[in-house]
Amino acid sequence: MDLPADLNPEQRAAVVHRGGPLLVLAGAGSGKTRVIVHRIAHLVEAGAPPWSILAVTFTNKAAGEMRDRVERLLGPAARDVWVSTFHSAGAQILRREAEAVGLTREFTIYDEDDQLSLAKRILREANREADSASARDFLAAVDRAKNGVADHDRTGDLPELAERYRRSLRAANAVDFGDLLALPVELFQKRPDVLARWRRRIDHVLVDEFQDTNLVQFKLLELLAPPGTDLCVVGDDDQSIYRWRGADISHILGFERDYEGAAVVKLERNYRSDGNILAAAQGVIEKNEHRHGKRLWTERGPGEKLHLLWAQDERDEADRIAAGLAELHEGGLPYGEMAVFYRINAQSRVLEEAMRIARIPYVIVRGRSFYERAEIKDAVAYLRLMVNPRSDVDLLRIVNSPPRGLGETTIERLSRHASFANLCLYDALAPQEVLRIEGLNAGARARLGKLRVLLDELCELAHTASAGTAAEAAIVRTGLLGRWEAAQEPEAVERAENLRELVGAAGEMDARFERDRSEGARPEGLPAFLGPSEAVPAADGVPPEPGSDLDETPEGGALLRFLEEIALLGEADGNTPADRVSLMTLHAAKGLEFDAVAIAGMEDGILPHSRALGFGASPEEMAEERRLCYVGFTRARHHLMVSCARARALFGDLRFNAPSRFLADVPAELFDRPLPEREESPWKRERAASGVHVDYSYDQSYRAPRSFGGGRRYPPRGRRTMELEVAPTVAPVGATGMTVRHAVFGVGRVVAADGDGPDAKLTVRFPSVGDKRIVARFVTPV
DNA sequence: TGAGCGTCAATTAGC
DNA sequence: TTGACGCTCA
Repeated sequence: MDLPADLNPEQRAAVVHRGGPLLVLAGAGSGKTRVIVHRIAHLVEAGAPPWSILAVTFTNKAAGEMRDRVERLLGPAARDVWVSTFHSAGAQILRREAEAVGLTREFTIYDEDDQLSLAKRILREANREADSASARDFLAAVDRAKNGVADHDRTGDLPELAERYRRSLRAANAVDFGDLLALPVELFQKRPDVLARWRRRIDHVLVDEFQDTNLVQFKLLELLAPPGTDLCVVGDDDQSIYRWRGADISHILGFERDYEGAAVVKLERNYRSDGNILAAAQGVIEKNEHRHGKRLWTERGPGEKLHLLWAQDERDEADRIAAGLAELHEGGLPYGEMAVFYRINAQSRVLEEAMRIARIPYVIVRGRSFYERAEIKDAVAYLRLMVNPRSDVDLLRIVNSPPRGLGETTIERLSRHASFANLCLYDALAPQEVLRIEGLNAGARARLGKLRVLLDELCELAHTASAGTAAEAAIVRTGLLGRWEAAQEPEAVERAENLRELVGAAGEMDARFERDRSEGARPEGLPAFLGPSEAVPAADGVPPEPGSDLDETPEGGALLRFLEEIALLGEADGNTPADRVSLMTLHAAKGLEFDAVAIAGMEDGILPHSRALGFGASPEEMAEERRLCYVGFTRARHHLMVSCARARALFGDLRFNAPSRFLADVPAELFDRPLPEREESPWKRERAASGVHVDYSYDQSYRAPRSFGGGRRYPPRGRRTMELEVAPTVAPVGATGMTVRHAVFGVGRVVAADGDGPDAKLTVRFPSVGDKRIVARFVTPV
């Protein structure tokens, strides 16, 4: 039971606390994961059976990391700890309790696209607008309802439509992401006996990123770990940035109220950032009102000051950021240790261009992409049908993919017949049913019949074949692969390669499945697809033996698991071998850290986003923007660049944004230069001069939110010639004697020039650092 | 069926 | 400005 000597007193307290709910307020960089991992190990070493521990996170990445680290501490015993994402935990509960909620174990998990296409169909059948926007609105409302958020719906028939949506899902033996959590909660509430089984199994619950929990997740926790259970939640109210997708910061703020007698441990010692960076972050965050209140501290020195970049426009900004990063690289810092953050994705394009021009290797960090490709989704749709032929969304996806002469009208007739006869589409494809479909010609009938034969062959396979074989069949027998192999274009070649890669991935799953089976181990936490539901928790209060629920279902096990992994897992994460600068949104930055960080667009209207500034904006929105800024700052270990642009072209408008109000909350002495004055926009000046009343709530071209009447555009179109006012991005420097500014070294004088144009090598004399050889493009004339 | 064109909208994004 | 989407025409 020895704890590592280098745990600090608070970390230690969090690890060893027993006997009641525990809230760990873990500041950025305070060693949070370490605490969770050691707490788990400590529990096991103190005699808790590993399978009685549930640790929940939000992302697969976090879960994977936690699992690895627990395994490093505990060895093989760690395999029995149930480390899982919320959704994956929900899915596993549902697989076991499927019958109780009207599903079979083979249920399909619908992703956003699937949901969208189902929603469109529901709306269409109800003679409502069925475009994407309406479908999205509809789904959002359904989701809010699932989240227990009361909705004063304007349409009146939302409940009925929502019910139809729900019924369609069930008829398809499918659930959406929301169901993965909502259905277990519903089930547990209705069936205390079922809940009791699960409760008996789980004695210790740990939750990571608790500030991000939404209502359903909170309810699930309340059910599985009611007051009195050993519940440990870890999080940081200052890093709550997902309000907009349902996260409720009051869960972490009110934890001591909800769980009476909860102990609270604050982890405030930061092991990541230099002092100045922490001080800047502190200055920003302490302006927020409702917080537990932490003050990060470090034993490190102050380190560098924050580099403040004041650019002419967004391209200039990108160039200067690139220059700053290149400079750090010259100083020996690998590109892999650097990152550029931005508030909105639209900012990334310019940044990418600047990186390319400056020949800086970069990656855009975003979620999944492989499984979003059309050809992969097609193949996966076949695979899902093999396991669950009732999934209409999947059938509709592949009915004419690859093209087999089943056009819109035929599909329409088929669907109509199916819904009339109350059948799923697969059943409607049965020979006797096809005969009954009205209005079909003989050719169409034959083609439908052929599709059914194909599907039957495939389904047959699913029961006997490995995941690899099934995937192979799904791309070969269907003609998916052939369709792209036949073509020459590079795109077709790529698609074919992707399809083969999918087969490869399925093969890997087979290997893993076999390995787990032969070792008798639980595959990554609780076994997802093994055994009847009764086998999970013992019925009589005796803790189940580890492995007691390993009676396997031989057929389709690996394929089911493969499909679940595809549904719940993002891109195969983890491998970022290349030495590249990471470009990402501030949201994507949470949880990461870099030696050097640049944040682009530190302007009112960008960060904080204009939505948080406009009329109807709530103070909570502004508070969240502030937290987002805080998250960005606290990612940096040693170098932090923040930049704003005088003018910014965005969405076809040119805006003149004031420097972010958050910058004003950073003590001025932490910057390497004074904050720029807030400038009046030329339009405002011009219009005021011409006697037009000007009253903008803030100084930029402001577009009112749609719901507030019309979206009037300031300034009127035609004002774009303003762009001419902006200094050229790539400076025409070259002449010796010229005064120039460099992003890192400031202002200096060109003392020698080698060549000309943006690639010229200049020798610039800076008062601060002396002579530097610098490529001309990294410098602007003053 | 798919290429081409006009319209419209535009944070953030995990499972 | 980009991009997504729906509609039209060959």
